[in-house]
Amino acid sequence: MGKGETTRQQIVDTALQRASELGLEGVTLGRLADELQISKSGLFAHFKSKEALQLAVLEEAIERFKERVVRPIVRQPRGVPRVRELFERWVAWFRGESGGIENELLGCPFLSLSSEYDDRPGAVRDALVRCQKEWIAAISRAASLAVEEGHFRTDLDPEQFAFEFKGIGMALQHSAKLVADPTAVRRARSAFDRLLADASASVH
Amino acid sequence: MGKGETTRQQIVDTALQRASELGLEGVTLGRLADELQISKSGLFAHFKSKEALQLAVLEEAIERFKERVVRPIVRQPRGVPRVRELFERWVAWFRGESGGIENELLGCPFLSLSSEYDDRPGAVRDALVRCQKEWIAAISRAASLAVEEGHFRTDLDPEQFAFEFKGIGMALQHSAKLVADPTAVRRARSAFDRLLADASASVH
DNA sequence: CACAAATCCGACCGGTCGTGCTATTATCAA
DNA sequence: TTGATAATAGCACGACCGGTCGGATTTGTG
Repeated sequence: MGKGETTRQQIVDTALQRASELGLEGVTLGRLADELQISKSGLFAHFKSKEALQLAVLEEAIERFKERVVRPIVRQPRGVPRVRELFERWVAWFRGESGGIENELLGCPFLSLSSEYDDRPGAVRDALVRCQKEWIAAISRAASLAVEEGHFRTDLDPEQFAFEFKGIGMALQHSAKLVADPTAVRRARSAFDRLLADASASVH
Repeated sequence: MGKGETTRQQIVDTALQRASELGLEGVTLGRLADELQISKSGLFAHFKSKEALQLAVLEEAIERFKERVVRPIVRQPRGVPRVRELFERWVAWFRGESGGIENELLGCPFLSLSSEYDDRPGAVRDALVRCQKEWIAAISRAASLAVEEGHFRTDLDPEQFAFEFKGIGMALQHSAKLVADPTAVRRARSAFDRLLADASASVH
């Protein structure tokens, strides 16, 4: 029962790549099949519908995201180091799977999908909303721990922190991908440092 | 020569509405014609191609944006008041043309288009990039004036300010439209206040 | 090797896409 | 009112869309 699973994985892999560029709706069964050098019907046989494929792609992206940016941060001590790690891993995530030798960013698929589905109801949107909520919850949690550790001021609102954290990443994607600003990553780090400084407990 | 121009304007108007929800690529000539109750070919006769229609829609959006958020700010005194006005008008712009009685946001079409075209080369993308550069330049300029007025610290980087300014708006769109967070606007204002406070010249 | 199950293919369906071409209707100056 | 012209409709096209189906091929297994 290995072959089918392998092909299915290849389909999802390639679809995820293309979806990062063209959006999930923009990925077409025919073109996807061509690229994989299999027939359209052969491809389709692995999914009950296009929406099922889209969901599979999204789940794959979620899994990779958790594996590459969310889960590893627990190796860092709670508080500022862990928050820093979360941010750095997020920035690294923008470079794509292979790390990306160039300093050009591929961007975060979830941010693209967020625009694509913010007005398009359906199962894909629901799954996306769910994972985005989890993501900001993860940021909040890290910030919350930083408060507990005494690194952040006690009156800090972790969700507000998460809001601004998210904004920096979105601005990064915008500057890097659309405007092609080479200083985007530096600007993002700089903004993050300011966010950290402002959140930090004042040292008397 | 009035009739044709009127129809053309209606087409662009409606197309802009739909494009805010479905993206520019998602707007289809057939559906657009149906909604306007004219024939597809009758609609098409007003534009040489679909791309020309897309460009016309984009130009229309740009014109409205300049009229509703960029140009009016000069009525405010230079410095912090003008920067504030720019932000508030931007937030108001998120509510759509008519002001939007509800506290739900319609979102900024340019942010949607930015994701849609950040990987799709062509004339539309070029025009979009141009206007987005102008937008961040406008923010930078306002910040720059605030430095000159002595409201902002002299070592402030106006482009860095614009970067973070932009990030707040993007986070706002994300929170409001996708996650449907009712506190999004409050969070955005709060983030903006923090940005302002940090940029302000220290009062001794 | 044999055979059943898993996998994949080619042909095809009804629709819709953007886009031309031609004919018809509406508009407006003379 | 007429006639030139602008505006719109009708229709057809090739391409591609998501999706179906029956049969061919490959695969793992005994």
